[in-house]
Amino acid sequence: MRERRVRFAPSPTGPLHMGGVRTALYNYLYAKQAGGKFILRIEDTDSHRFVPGAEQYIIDSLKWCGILPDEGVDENGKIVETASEKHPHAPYRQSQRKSIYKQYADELVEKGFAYYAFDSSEDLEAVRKEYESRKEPFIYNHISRKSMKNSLSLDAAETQRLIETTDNWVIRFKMPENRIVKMNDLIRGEIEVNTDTLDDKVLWKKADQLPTYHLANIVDDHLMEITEVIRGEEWLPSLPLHYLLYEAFGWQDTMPRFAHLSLLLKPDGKGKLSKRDGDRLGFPVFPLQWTNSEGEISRGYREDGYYPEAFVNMLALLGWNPGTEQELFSLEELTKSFSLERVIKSGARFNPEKAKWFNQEYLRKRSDSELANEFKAELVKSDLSGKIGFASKPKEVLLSDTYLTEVCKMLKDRVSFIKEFIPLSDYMFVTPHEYAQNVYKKFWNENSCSMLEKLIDAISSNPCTDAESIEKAIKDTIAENGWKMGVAMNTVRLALVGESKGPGIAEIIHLIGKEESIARIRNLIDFSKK
RNA sequence: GGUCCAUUCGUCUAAAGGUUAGGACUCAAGAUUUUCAUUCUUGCAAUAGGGGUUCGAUUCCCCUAUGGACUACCA
Repeated sequence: MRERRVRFAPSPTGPLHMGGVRTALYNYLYAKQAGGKFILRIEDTDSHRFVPGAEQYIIDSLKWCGILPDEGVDENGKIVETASEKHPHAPYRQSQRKSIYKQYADELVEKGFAYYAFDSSEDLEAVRKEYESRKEPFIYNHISRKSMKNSLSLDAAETQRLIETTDNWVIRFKMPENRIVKMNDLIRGEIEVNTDTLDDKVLWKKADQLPTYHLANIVDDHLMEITEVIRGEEWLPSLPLHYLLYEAFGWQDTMPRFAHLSLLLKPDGKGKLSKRDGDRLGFPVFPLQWTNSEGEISRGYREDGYYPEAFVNMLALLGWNPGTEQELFSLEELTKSFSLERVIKSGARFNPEKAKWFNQEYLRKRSDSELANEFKAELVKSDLSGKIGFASKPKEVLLSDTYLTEVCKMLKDRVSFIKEFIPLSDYMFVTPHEYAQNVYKKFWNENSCSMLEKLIDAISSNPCTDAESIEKAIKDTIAENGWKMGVAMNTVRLALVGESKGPGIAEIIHLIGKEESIARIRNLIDFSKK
């Protein structure tokens, strides 16, 4: 039994999409479950599409999610370039493996599985146009290759001359004629394709001395001893080619098993989830915030306030489920429960609402003091920061662990994200000076002033050491005077909060303190007299 | 156009031939409450259509429809 080795092999052409993170996650879970290795390999054979920063973005994103590669990335978060015991297959960046691919392409030519093609891109374009005008699809295959410019249609001397004197040629795979390729996919089962529908894919390009994806991918998977290839559904159509390449090299015995994951779909409408959907519907499609070369910012789950555990949990359940009703999983639990057999075949439509729900669940799992710490970090960088503090409690007191923990304890059931604490708790840090008009109109009447005066008396004669006794004092006063509970309470609430929201009145008074509470009630009385 | 893949409540999904087709998110109603929330209870809501196979199909097969991917000297 070989050691289980899987890889995540993204192309550094931009920020890693959440669908890509899911692919990486499934690879990771699959490897870890069997105590195998999860490898990161950068597939940058297309220099034209290279985007600076994208590689680091991929590494940082995986790190944030806790999906750490065993191989390919060093402890400093850099792609490994030289071989060592831990990273025996370095370099892990295909552009730096350039020199190893040519011999494999040559080998295929020698064995008759590939050939040289000299058609210029203009030639190819012209042929495609011609076919298109006849409404026929152009496939570079056993039929059309005879009329194209290649080592199969040209004589040996001319072929040799062109190889030596030109440098725009390529090596193409010689797709066999009329053969049924039988394949197996770990998620989808048996798949059959006739080779007549496939074309002679380019494997290697003289112009930039680099292989294309197909060759580099197969060679590297072989060299890196990959046992399972878990990748996106977009690769399913090239699976026959990949099978045939393993066969041509004679590597069938160690050919990895394949699993193709379905795509993540738009929350609404048709098609796969794209960056634009996030902008349009207001949710992130990337794990981390990304700024492109034009300075456009794409939001990230991290910056939007998601916990990585929630993000990972949500992603894991988008296309996989354990067969039980459990929905909340830590990364360790996922590692134990995950199985490719239970991965869903059909595309999963992404639901931003459910993503929020996951975050809420994780937020509630945190202790009040953990939340307090996270809340403090948000609070000090918010607009509120400069205004925090009131007469009886200066800023230091309000930002103390004790005070913030109390605030979080009172409010944690009302939020899905830490940043939501701020608009919900502003009155706990700043004295309100504006009052919601509709609330004022609804509850204020000619008796309000005297009512509030009596309540001030009740509060000031109470020690205010616990919320229960404050509550009792207020309710007793209300009962003694025969006021309506709702009116009295809401009027006090208006004074303390400025609007109609928040936890119990007594809890608020206990938190902000007797002095501040009385001051706020006086403020409202003064306000009514203006 | 061609090839391949897919199709259960609005969404994520369970039921690997026999269930009143289950759960979660969303939404709605009710209860609790001084407010806003929370919480609890209840409700709405699905096997794409048509043929087979079978005593019996959500489940197996075929056709159609729909959706998706691919069809580059991109990955």
